[in-house]
Amino acid sequence: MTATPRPVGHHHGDLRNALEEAALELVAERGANGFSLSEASRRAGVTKAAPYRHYADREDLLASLVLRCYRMQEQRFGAAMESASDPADALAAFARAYVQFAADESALFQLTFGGSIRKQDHPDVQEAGDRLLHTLTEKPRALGLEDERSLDLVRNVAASSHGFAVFHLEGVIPDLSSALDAAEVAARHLASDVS
Amino acid sequence: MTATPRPVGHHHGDLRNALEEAALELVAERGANGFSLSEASRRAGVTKAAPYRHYADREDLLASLVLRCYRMQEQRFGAAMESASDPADALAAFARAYVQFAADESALFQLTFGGSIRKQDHPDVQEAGDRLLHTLTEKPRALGLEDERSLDLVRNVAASSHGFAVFHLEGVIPDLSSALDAAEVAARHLASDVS
DNA sequence: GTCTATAGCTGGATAGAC
DNA sequence: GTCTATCCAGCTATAGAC
Repeated sequence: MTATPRPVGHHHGDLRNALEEAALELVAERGANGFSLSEASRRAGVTKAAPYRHYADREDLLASLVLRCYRMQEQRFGAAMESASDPADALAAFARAYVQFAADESALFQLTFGGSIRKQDHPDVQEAGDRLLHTLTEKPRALGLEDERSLDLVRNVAASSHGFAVFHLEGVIPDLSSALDAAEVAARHLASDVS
Repeated sequence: MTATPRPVGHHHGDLRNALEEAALELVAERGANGFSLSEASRRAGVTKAAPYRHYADREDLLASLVLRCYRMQEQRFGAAMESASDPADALAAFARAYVQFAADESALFQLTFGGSIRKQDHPDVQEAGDRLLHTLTEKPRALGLEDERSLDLVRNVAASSHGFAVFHLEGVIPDLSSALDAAEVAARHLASDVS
Protein backbone atom coordinates (compact mmCIF):
# COMPACT_ATOMS: atom_id res chain seq x y z
CA MET A 1 0.00 0.00 0.00
CA THR A 2 2.89 2.32 0.73
CA ALA A 3 5.28 0.86 -1.81
CA THR A 4 4.43 2.21 -5.26
CA PRO A 5 4.60 -0.66 -7.73
CA ARG A 6 6.50 1.40 -10.31
CA PRO A 7 4.97 1.92 -13.77
CA VAL A 8 7.01 -0.89 -15.25
CA GLY A 9 7.45 -1.53 -18.92
CA HIS A 10 8.73 -5.04 -19.43
CA HIS A 11 10.48 -7.26 -17.02
CA HIS A 12 11.23 -6.79 -13.38
CA GLY A 13 13.35 -8.94 -11.23
CA ASP A 14 10.42 -9.89 -9.10
CA LEU A 15 7.18 -10.57 -10.86
CA ARG A 16 5.86 -12.66 -8.00
CA ASN A 17 6.03 -9.73 -5.71
CA ALA A 18 4.54 -7.32 -8.21
CA LEU A 19 1.61 -9.65 -8.81
CA GLU A 20 0.99 -10.16 -5.13
CA GLU A 21 1.08 -6.45 -4.43
CA ALA A 22 -1.39 -5.90 -7.23
CA ALA A 23 -3.60 -8.61 -5.80
CA LEU A 24 -3.66 -6.86 -2.45
CA GLU A 25 -4.54 -3.60 -4.13
CA LEU A 26 -7.45 -5.29 -5.80
CA VAL A 27 -8.71 -6.79 -2.59
CA ALA A 28 -8.44 -3.41 -0.90
CA GLU A 29 -10.41 -1.73 -3.67
CA ARG A 30 -13.00 -4.32 -4.51
CA GLY A 31 -13.30 -6.59 -1.52
CA ALA A 32 -12.10 -10.09 -0.87
CA ASN A 33 -13.56 -11.38 -4.12
CA GLY A 34 -12.39 -8.64 -6.41
CA PHE A 35 -9.20 -10.36 -7.35
CA SER A 36 -8.53 -11.76 -10.79
CA LEU A 37 -5.33 -12.97 -12.37
CA SER A 38 -6.03 -10.91 -15.46
CA GLU A 39 -6.40 -7.63 -13.65
CA ALA A 40 -3.46 -8.31 -11.39
CA SER A 41 -1.29 -9.03 -14.43
CA ARG A 42 -2.47 -5.83 -16.05
CA ARG A 43 -1.47 -3.82 -13.03
CA ALA A 44 1.87 -5.53 -12.77
CA GLY A 45 2.50 -4.56 -16.38
CA VAL A 46 2.64 -8.03 -17.85
CA THR A 47 0.33 -10.12 -19.93
CA LYS A 48 -2.01 -12.53 -18.30
CA ALA A 49 0.04 -15.49 -19.42
CA ALA A 50 3.09 -14.45 -17.43
CA PRO A 51 1.85 -15.49 -13.97
CA TYR A 52 1.75 -19.12 -15.02
CA ARG A 53 5.54 -19.21 -14.93
CA HIS A 54 5.30 -18.54 -11.22
CA TYR A 55 2.05 -20.07 -10.06
CA ALA A 56 0.23 -23.22 -10.96
CA ASP A 57 -3.05 -21.36 -11.09
CA ARG A 58 -5.07 -18.58 -9.62
CA GLU A 59 -5.56 -20.23 -6.24
CA ASP A 60 -1.86 -20.78 -5.95
CA LEU A 61 -1.21 -17.06 -5.95
CA LEU A 62 -3.82 -16.52 -3.26
CA ALA A 63 -2.36 -19.33 -1.19
CA SER A 64 1.02 -17.66 -1.44
CA LEU A 65 -0.49 -14.52 0.04
CA VAL A 66 -2.08 -16.42 2.88
CA LEU A 67 1.33 -17.87 3.66
CA ARG A 68 2.76 -14.39 3.62
CA CYS A 69 0.08 -13.38 6.11
CA TYR A 70 0.97 -16.15 8.51
CA ARG A 71 4.65 -15.32 8.19
CA MET A 72 4.05 -11.67 8.94
CA GLN A 73 1.83 -12.51 11.86
CA GLU A 74 4.44 -14.81 13.30
CA GLN A 75 6.98 -12.06 13.10
CA ARG A 76 4.79 -9.23 14.37
CA PHE A 77 3.18 -11.14 17.19
CA GLY A 78 6.49 -12.55 18.25
CA ALA A 79 8.01 -9.10 18.34
CA ALA A 80 5.05 -7.73 20.27
CA MET A 81 5.41 -10.32 23.00
CA GLU A 82 9.17 -10.21 23.14
CA SER A 83 9.65 -7.71 25.93
CA ALA A 84 6.87 -9.04 28.14
CA SER A 85 7.96 -10.34 31.49
CA ASP A 86 4.85 -12.24 32.50
CA PRO A 87 2.20 -14.22 30.64
CA ALA A 88 -0.58 -11.69 31.13
CA ASP A 89 1.47 -8.91 29.60
CA ALA A 90 2.52 -11.14 26.76
CA LEU A 91 -1.07 -12.04 25.93
CA ALA A 92 -2.19 -8.45 26.25
CA ALA A 93 0.50 -7.41 23.80
CA PHE A 94 -0.47 -10.25 21.51
CA ALA A 95 -4.10 -9.13 21.50
CA ARG A 96 -3.22 -5.56 20.63
CA ALA A 97 -0.82 -6.70 17.94
CA TYR A 98 -3.52 -8.91 16.46
CA VAL A 99 -5.98 -6.07 16.06
CA GLN A 100 -3.28 -3.70 14.89
CA PHE A 101 -2.15 -6.15 12.25
CA ALA A 102 -5.67 -6.47 10.87
CA ALA A 103 -5.88 -2.70 10.66
CA ASP A 104 -2.46 -2.30 9.04
CA GLU A 105 -2.79 -5.17 6.61
CA SER A 106 -6.51 -5.27 6.12
CA ALA A 107 -6.36 -6.63 2.59
CA LEU A 108 -4.10 -9.47 3.58
CA PHE A 109 -6.18 -10.14 6.65
CA GLN A 110 -9.47 -10.21 4.77
CA LEU A 111 -8.03 -12.41 2.12
CA THR A 112 -6.75 -14.86 4.70
CA PHE A 113 -9.98 -15.08 6.64
CA GLY A 114 -12.56 -14.15 4.04
CA GLY A 115 -12.88 -17.64 2.67
CA SER A 116 -11.21 -16.73 -0.62
CA ILE A 117 -9.24 -19.92 -0.70
CA ARG A 118 -10.11 -23.41 0.39
CA LYS A 119 -7.40 -24.08 2.92
CA GLN A 120 -8.11 -27.80 2.85
CA ASP A 121 -6.72 -27.86 -0.68
CA HIS A 122 -3.41 -26.38 0.40
CA PRO A 123 -1.71 -28.54 3.00
CA ASP A 124 1.17 -26.11 3.30
CA VAL A 125 -1.22 -23.34 4.25
CA GLN A 126 -2.99 -25.50 6.77
CA GLU A 127 0.32 -26.50 8.25
CA ALA A 128 1.62 -22.95 8.38
CA GLY A 129 -1.46 -21.96 10.36
CA ASP A 130 -0.91 -24.73 12.85
CA ARG A 131 2.73 -23.90 13.21
CA LEU A 132 1.95 -20.23 13.78
CA LEU A 133 -0.24 -21.12 16.73
CA HIS A 134 2.38 -23.36 18.23
CA THR A 135 5.18 -20.89 17.74
CA LEU A 136 3.20 -18.24 19.54
CA THR A 137 2.68 -20.45 22.56
CA GLU A 138 6.40 -20.50 23.20
CA LYS A 139 6.62 -17.10 24.82
CA PRO A 140 3.92 -17.60 27.46
CA ARG A 141 5.37 -21.03 28.05
CA ALA A 142 8.80 -19.53 28.60
CA LEU A 143 7.21 -17.19 31.10
CA GLY A 144 5.94 -20.01 33.21
CA LEU A 145 2.76 -21.47 31.76
CA GLU A 146 2.25 -25.15 31.20
CA ASP A 147 2.34 -26.34 27.62
CA GLU A 148 -1.31 -27.11 27.23
CA ARG A 149 -2.47 -24.12 29.16
CA SER A 150 -0.33 -21.86 27.03
CA LEU A 151 -1.74 -23.29 23.83
CA ASP A 152 -5.30 -22.93 25.06
CA LEU A 153 -4.76 -19.38 26.15
CA VAL A 154 -3.04 -18.29 22.99
CA ARG A 155 -5.82 -19.83 20.93
CA ASN A 156 -8.53 -18.22 22.99
CA VAL A 157 -6.87 -14.82 23.03
CA ALA A 158 -6.34 -15.09 19.30
CA ALA A 159 -10.01 -15.97 18.78
CA SER A 160 -11.28 -13.16 20.92
CA SER A 161 -8.89 -10.68 19.34
CA HIS A 162 -9.95 -11.87 15.94
CA GLY A 163 -13.49 -10.86 16.73
CA PHE A 164 -12.47 -7.37 17.77
CA ALA A 165 -10.34 -7.06 14.65
CA VAL A 166 -13.23 -8.04 12.40
CA PHE A 167 -15.66 -5.79 14.22
CA HIS A 168 -13.24 -2.94 13.76
CA LEU A 169 -12.83 -3.60 10.05
CA GLU A 170 -16.60 -3.99 9.65
CA GLY A 171 -17.16 -0.64 11.26
CA VAL A 172 -18.97 -1.95 14.31
CA ILE A 173 -16.15 -0.62 16.46
CA PRO A 174 -14.94 2.20 14.22
CA ASP A 175 -12.38 3.60 16.61
CA LEU A 176 -9.11 1.67 16.45
CA SER A 177 -8.03 2.64 19.95
CA SER A 178 -11.27 1.31 21.35
CA ALA A 179 -10.83 -1.94 19.51
CA LEU A 180 -7.25 -2.29 20.73
CA ASP A 181 -8.22 -1.56 24.30
CA ALA A 182 -11.20 -3.87 24.25
CA ALA A 183 -9.11 -6.70 22.85
CA GLU A 184 -6.50 -6.16 25.53
CA VAL A 185 -9.08 -6.11 28.32
CA ALA A 186 -10.56 -9.35 27.05
CA ALA A 187 -7.10 -10.90 26.81
CA ARG A 188 -6.16 -9.96 30.35
CA HIS A 189 -9.38 -11.44 31.63
CA LEU A 190 -8.74 -14.67 29.82
CA ALA A 191 -5.18 -14.73 31.13
CA SER A 192 -6.40 -14.36 34.69
CA ASP A 193 -8.71 -17.31 34.28
CA VAL A 194 -8.08 -20.09 36.75
CA SER A 195 -10.61 -22.71 35.71
CA MET B 1 -30.44 -27.16 4.18
CA THR B 2 -33.05 -29.50 5.60
CA ALA B 3 -35.86 -28.40 3.30
CA THR B 4 -35.47 -30.09 -0.06
CA PRO B 5 -35.98 -27.49 -2.77
CA ARG B 6 -38.20 -29.79 -4.83
CA PRO B 7 -37.18 -30.68 -8.38
CA VAL B 8 -39.51 -28.04 -9.81
CA GLY B 9 -40.46 -27.77 -13.41
CA HIS B 10 -41.93 -24.35 -14.00
CA HIS B 11 -43.28 -21.90 -11.53
CA HIS B 12 -43.31 -22.00 -7.78
CA GLY B 13 -45.10 -19.62 -5.56
CA ASP B 14 -41.87 -18.43 -4.08
CA LEU B 15 -38.96 -17.99 -6.41
CA ARG B 16 -37.24 -15.57 -4.08
CA ASN B 17 -36.98 -18.21 -1.46
CA ALA B 18 -35.90 -20.91 -3.88
CA LEU B 19 -33.14 -18.68 -5.21
CA GLU B 20 -31.91 -17.75 -1.80
CA GLU B 21 -31.84 -21.35 -0.66
CA ALA B 22 -29.87 -22.25 -3.76
CA ALA B 23 -27.50 -19.40 -3.03
CA LEU B 24 -26.85 -20.74 0.46
CA GLU B 25 -26.24 -24.19 -0.96
CA LEU B 26 -23.65 -22.72 -3.28
CA VAL B 27 -21.89 -20.87 -0.52
CA ALA B 28 -21.83 -24.03 1.57
CA GLU B 29 -20.35 -26.03 -1.28
CA ARG B 30 -17.97 -23.55 -2.84
CA GLY B 31 -17.21 -20.95 -0.23
CA ALA B 32 -18.36 -17.40 0.24
CA ASN B 33 -17.49 -16.49 -3.34
CA GLY B 34 -18.95 -19.47 -5.06
CA PHE B 35 -22.28 -17.88 -5.67
CA SER B 36 -23.50 -16.90 -9.10
CA LEU B 37 -26.91 -15.85 -10.29
CA SER B 38 -26.69 -18.27 -13.18
CA GLU B 39 -26.00 -21.31 -11.07
CA ALA B 40 -28.55 -20.36 -8.45
CA SER B 41 -31.18 -19.97 -11.16
CA ARG B 42 -30.25 -23.34 -12.57
CA ARG B 43 -30.71 -24.99 -9.21
CA ALA B 44 -33.98 -23.23 -8.61
CA GLY B 45 -35.15 -24.59 -11.93
CA VAL B 46 -35.59 -21.31 -13.75
CA THR B 47 -33.67 -19.48 -16.43
CA LYS B 48 -31.16 -16.89 -15.50
CA ALA B 49 -33.43 -14.08 -16.58
CA ALA B 50 -36.08 -14.90 -13.99
CA PRO B 51 -34.31 -13.47 -10.94
CA TYR B 52 -34.44 -10.01 -12.40
CA ARG B 53 -38.17 -9.89 -11.67
CA HIS B 54 -37.28 -10.11 -7.99
CA TYR B 55 -33.91 -8.49 -7.61
CA ALA B 56 -32.30 -5.47 -9.19
CA ASP B 57 -29.07 -7.38 -9.65
CA ARG B 58 -26.79 -9.97 -8.21
CA GLU B 59 -25.77 -7.92 -5.18
CA ASP B 60 -29.39 -7.31 -4.33
CA LEU B 61 -29.98 -11.00 -3.78
CA LEU B 62 -26.97 -11.25 -1.52
CA ALA B 63 -28.10 -8.21 0.43
CA SER B 64 -31.44 -9.87 0.96
CA LEU B 65 -29.67 -12.82 2.52
CA VAL B 66 -27.65 -10.62 4.81
CA LEU B 67 -30.88 -9.05 5.98
CA ARG B 68 -32.25 -12.50 6.61
CA CYS B 69 -29.18 -13.25 8.71
CA TYR B 70 -29.68 -10.19 10.87
CA ARG B 71 -33.35 -11.00 11.30
CA MET B 72 -32.58 -14.56 12.38
CA GLN B 73 -29.89 -13.39 14.74
CA GLU B 74 -32.23 -10.90 16.35
CA GLN B 75 -34.74 -13.65 16.92
CA ARG B 76 -32.34 -16.31 18.12
CA PHE B 77 -30.25 -14.08 20.36
CA GLY B 78 -33.36 -12.51 21.81
CA ALA B 79 -34.79 -15.92 22.60
CA ALA B 80 -31.52 -17.07 24.14
CA MET B 81 -31.42 -14.16 26.55
CA GLU B 82 -35.09 -14.23 27.37
CA SER B 83 -35.05 -16.36 30.47
CA ALA B 84 -31.93 -14.79 31.98
CA SER B 85 -32.41 -13.11 35.30
CA ASP B 86 -29.22 -11.12 35.49
CA PRO B 87 -26.96 -9.40 32.97
CA ALA B 88 -24.10 -11.88 33.24
CA ASP B 89 -26.37 -14.81 32.47
CA ALA B 90 -27.93 -12.92 29.60
CA LEU B 91 -24.55 -12.17 28.06
CA ALA B 92 -23.35 -15.71 28.60
CA ALA B 93 -26.42 -17.02 26.81
CA PHE B 94 -25.90 -14.48 24.05
CA ALA B 95 -22.31 -15.61 23.54
CA ARG B 96 -23.31 -19.26 23.27
CA ALA B 97 -26.15 -18.44 20.93
CA TYR B 98 -23.78 -16.46 18.74
CA VAL B 99 -21.39 -19.34 18.25
CA GLN B 100 -24.24 -21.82 17.88
CA PHE B 101 -25.83 -19.69 15.20
CA ALA B 102 -22.61 -19.57 13.20
CA ALA B 103 -22.40 -23.35 13.42
CA ASP B 104 -26.04 -23.90 12.48
CA GLU B 105 -26.18 -21.36 9.70
CA SER B 106 -22.60 -21.34 8.56
CA ALA B 107 -23.37 -20.42 4.97
CA LEU B 108 -25.47 -17.45 5.99
CA PHE B 109 -22.89 -16.45 8.55
CA GLN B 110 -19.97 -16.64 6.13
CA LEU B 111 -21.87 -14.76 3.52
CA THR B 112 -22.73 -12.00 5.97
CA PHE B 113 -19.21 -11.56 7.28
CA GLY B 114 -17.11 -12.82 4.38
CA GLY B 115 -17.08 -9.53 2.57
CA SER B 116 -19.27 -10.80 -0.24
CA ILE B 117 -21.26 -7.61 -0.36
CA ARG B 118 -20.25 -4.02 0.12
CA LYS B 119 -22.51 -3.05 2.98
CA GLN B 120 -21.87 0.62 2.38
CA ASP B 121 -23.84 0.29 -0.83
CA HIS B 122 -26.90 -1.04 0.97
CA PRO B 123 -28.15 1.43 3.55
CA ASP B 124 -30.91 -0.93 4.63
CA VAL B 125 -28.34 -3.58 5.46
CA GLN B 126 -26.20 -1.15 7.37
CA GLU B 127 -29.20 0.06 9.28
CA ALA B 128 -30.42 -3.44 10.06
CA GLY B 129 -27.03 -4.21 11.56
CA ASP B 130 -27.16 -1.16 13.77
CA ARG B 131 -30.69 -1.93 14.85
CA LEU B 132 -29.75 -5.49 15.72
CA LEU B 133 -27.10 -4.27 18.11
CA HIS B 134 -29.43 -1.84 19.76
CA THR B 135 -32.24 -4.33 20.07
CA LEU B 136 -29.94 -6.76 21.81
CA THR B 137 -28.93 -4.20 24.41
CA GLU B 138 -32.49 -4.04 25.69
CA LYS B 139 -32.36 -7.21 27.71
CA PRO B 140 -29.25 -6.41 29.75
CA ARG B 141 -30.62 -2.92 30.18
CA ALA B 142 -33.88 -4.32 31.49
CA LEU B 143 -31.84 -6.36 33.95
CA GLY B 144 -30.27 -3.30 35.44
CA LEU B 145 -27.40 -2.08 33.28
CA GLU B 146 -27.04 1.51 32.21
CA ASP B 147 -27.77 2.25 28.57
CA GLU B 148 -24.25 2.95 27.44
CA ARG B 149 -22.73 0.19 29.49
CA SER B 150 -25.19 -2.29 28.06
CA LEU B 151 -24.39 -1.28 24.50
CA ASP B 152 -20.66 -1.51 25.11
CA LEU B 153 -20.96 -4.90 26.71
CA VAL B 154 -23.20 -6.34 24.06
CA ARG B 155 -20.86 -5.11 21.37
CA ASN B 156 -17.78 -6.48 23.10
CA VAL B 157 -19.38 -9.81 23.84
CA ALA B 158 -20.57 -10.00 20.25
CA ALA B 159 -17.06 -9.23 19.00
CA SER B 160 -15.40 -11.78 21.20
CA SER B 161 -18.00 -14.41 20.38
CA HIS B 162 -17.57 -13.66 16.73
CA GLY B 163 -13.95 -14.59 17.01
CA PHE B 164 -14.71 -17.91 18.63
CA ALA B 165 -17.36 -18.57 15.99
CA VAL B 166 -14.92 -17.92 13.17
CA PHE B 167 -12.18 -19.97 14.78
CA HIS B 168 -14.61 -22.82 15.12
CA LEU B 169 -15.68 -22.60 11.48
CA GLU B 170 -12.05 -22.31 10.38
CA GLY B 171 -11.18 -25.45 12.26
CA VAL B 172 -8.86 -23.79 14.75
CA ILE B 173 -11.26 -24.83 17.52
CA PRO B 174 -12.80 -27.88 15.89
CA ASP B 175 -14.90 -28.96 18.85
CA LEU B 176 -18.17 -27.03 19.04
CA SER B 177 -18.60 -27.55 22.77
CA SER B 178 -15.18 -26.10 23.41
CA ALA B 179 -15.97 -23.08 21.29
CA LEU B 180 -19.29 -22.55 23.07
CA ASP B 181 -17.69 -22.85 26.48
CA ALA B 182 -14.79 -20.60 25.62
CA ALA B 183 -17.13 -17.93 24.27
CA GLU B 184 -19.21 -18.11 27.42
CA VAL B 185 -16.19 -17.85 29.68
CA ALA B 186 -14.99 -14.80 27.78
CA ALA B 187 -18.44 -13.25 27.97
CA ARG B 188 -18.73 -13.75 31.72
CA HIS B 189 -15.34 -12.15 32.22
CA LEU B 190 -16.34 -9.17 30.17
CA ALA B 191 -19.58 -8.90 32.08
CA SER B 192 -17.75 -8.84 35.37
CA ASP B 193 -15.59 -5.99 34.19
CA VAL B 194 -15.80 -2.91 36.35
CA SER B 195 -13.51 -0.47 34.58
C1' DG C 1 10.68 -15.36 -18.54
C1' DT C 2 7.73 -12.85 -21.05
C1' DC C 3 4.99 -12.09 -25.37
C1' DT C 4 1.10 -12.84 -28.81
C1' DA C 5 -2.78 -15.26 -29.82
C1' DT C 6 -6.44 -17.96 -28.99
C1' DA C 7 -9.62 -21.44 -27.18
C1' DG C 8 -13.38 -22.19 -24.24
C1' DC C 9 -16.27 -21.11 -20.81
C1' DT C 10 -19.31 -18.57 -17.41
C1' DG C 11 -21.53 -14.92 -15.94
C1' DG C 12 -24.40 -10.51 -15.79
C1' DA C 13 -27.82 -8.21 -17.91
C1' DT C 14 -31.45 -6.79 -21.51
C1' DA C 15 -35.35 -7.23 -25.11
C1' DG C 16 -39.42 -9.08 -26.40
C1' DA C 17 -42.77 -13.11 -26.70
C1' DC C 18 -46.26 -15.53 -24.02
C1' DG D 1 -43.75 -13.96 -13.80
C1' DT D 2 -41.28 -16.82 -16.52
C1' DC D 3 -39.27 -18.08 -21.11
C1' DT D 4 -36.26 -17.74 -25.28
C1' DA D 5 -32.71 -15.57 -27.33
C1' DT D 6 -28.94 -12.85 -27.44
C1' DC D 7 -25.13 -9.64 -26.42
C1' DC D 8 -21.06 -8.58 -24.32
C1' DA D 9 -17.53 -8.66 -20.96
C1' DG D 10 -14.23 -11.01 -18.27
C1' DC D 11 -11.76 -14.74 -16.80
C1' DT D 12 -8.64 -19.12 -16.76
C1' DA D 13 -5.55 -21.63 -19.12
C1' DT D 14 -2.67 -23.39 -23.03
C1' DA D 15 0.43 -23.29 -27.30
C1' DG D 16 4.16 -21.60 -29.53
C1' DA D 17 7.30 -17.63 -30.92
C1' DC D 18 11.18 -14.85 -29.23
